[in-house]
Amino acid sequence: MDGKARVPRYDERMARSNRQRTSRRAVYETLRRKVLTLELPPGAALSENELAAALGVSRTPVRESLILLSQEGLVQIFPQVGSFVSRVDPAKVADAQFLREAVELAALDDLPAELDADLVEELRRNLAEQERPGLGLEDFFELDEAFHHALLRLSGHGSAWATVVSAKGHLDRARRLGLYDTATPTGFAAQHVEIFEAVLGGDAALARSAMRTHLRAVFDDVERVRARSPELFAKDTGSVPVRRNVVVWE
Amino acid sequence: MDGKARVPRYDERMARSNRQRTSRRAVYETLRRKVLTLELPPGAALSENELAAALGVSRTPVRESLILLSQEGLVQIFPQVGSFVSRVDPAKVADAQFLREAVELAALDDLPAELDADLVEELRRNLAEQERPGLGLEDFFELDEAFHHALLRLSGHGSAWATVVSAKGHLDRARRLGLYDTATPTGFAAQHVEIFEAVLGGDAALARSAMRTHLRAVFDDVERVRARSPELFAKDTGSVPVRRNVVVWE
DNA sequence: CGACCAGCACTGGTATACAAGCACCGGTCG
DNA sequence: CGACCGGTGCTTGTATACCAGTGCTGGTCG
Repeated sequence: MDGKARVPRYDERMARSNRQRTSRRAVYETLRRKVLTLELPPGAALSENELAAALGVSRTPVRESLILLSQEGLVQIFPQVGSFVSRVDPAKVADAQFLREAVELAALDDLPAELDADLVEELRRNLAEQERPGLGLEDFFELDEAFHHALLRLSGHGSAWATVVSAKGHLDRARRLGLYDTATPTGFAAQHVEIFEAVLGGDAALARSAMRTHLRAVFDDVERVRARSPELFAKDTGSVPVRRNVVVWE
Repeated sequence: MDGKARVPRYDERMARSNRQRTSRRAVYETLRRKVLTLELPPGAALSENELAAALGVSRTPVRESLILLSQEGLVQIFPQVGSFVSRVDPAKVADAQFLREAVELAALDDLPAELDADLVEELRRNLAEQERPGLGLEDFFELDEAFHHALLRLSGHGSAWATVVSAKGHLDRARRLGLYDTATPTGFAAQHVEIFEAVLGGDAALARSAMRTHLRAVFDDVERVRARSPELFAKDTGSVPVRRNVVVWE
């Protein structure tokens, strides 16, 4: 049990197996999507057993996914009690807003003199897509994500996006509420164009200003929604908890 | 199985059970500490079975802890192959540096006109501790963490610290290498004082400048260490992987 | 001697079984 | 009628068993 033991080597070629299609990953992505799209509304009870049965797997991958979501703050786990989709906590939303603003503005300061042509082209196509008539809300969100991510890559900080994504879960849910409410993402698309053109023109100050305005507009939207639908937000006014959230697995 | 089913309610009083002392949490904290202190060096093989036996628990909490550490980027899991302590990836170190700088500088812009007296006092005591003679390196790191965290709280963004902490794992390990190398954290303590006094004086620009200098100094230290001990860093110069790292569980 | 190849030991992924604990329900007692 | 109090069914936490896949090892064959 000593001499012949296989000692795994830390080899770089292992990096190939990055995209593992394990069932944990599938469950995690499914649950995360359902939480962010509000298909699993804030406050909903998540039973490991129910989820496992519904998804056709055992408790293990479900449980591990919940733990990951819990670390992201999208789910809260109370031992021996239950797991729940987190309420939208205004404090956490504000934190996500702060963090996102800090990162995205700082990135604009690091823009290189010579912009990557491929990325610029990608951004251009993205913006064109955003103004396509009849664009669905989910599509817009996808484009919005890609736009901000590409902007970060433009300054060489693309991998910082992952951290932003993880932190802005609460913000995303709140934004989604806001956009479902207003149903007018066209204003945001225009702001995207404004930012992009400032970046292209090399006007860092203008880009910063436009970006800040854009991000703040999103945040203000959240505050407006909160005034209208306080039941989805965490308690800070002594609101009564929702008694039951019906979850339908299609 | 329907009418009498217990439906857990999302109740705020559940928040009391925040500090659960489950064995998963214990294992997670132990492993994280060992990774960050380099007691588990970058590249070390982590066998779920060995860890479980060594820590006196089953594979389950060990496995869940590794998954969490994996999401933080401190551990890499390769299915059917093995789990390893991540090498210090220069790109990730740079990302953490960028994110930290962005957040901490942005926080300085949000300092209120009237500083919280308790926090100021806490910072003052912290700085005094930092200059205590015979201070151990671990103690200094603890004080350093507390200092930066308190500064964030001073601007009302204390909870953003958690995100920074999670993201800067790689940076921490690299910093630790640097400080073990130089063994002169006194310079950093002086920079802390400089930042603090600028904050007290209400000179935001000076505070920003001092903070940037401070954080950059830390980062430069990392680069210096990397030139000296490349084997702990991820490949980018075709370095040969370490074959074996002996792990002693006291 | 070198290339090949089958077996083996170990890996993490998943499924399942058991344990500890909380919350609700309903009967009971004051 | 209200407060108490134990039973009961759920919850998550942990331990264990089994599985598919992978790299090493060592013998074999050209």
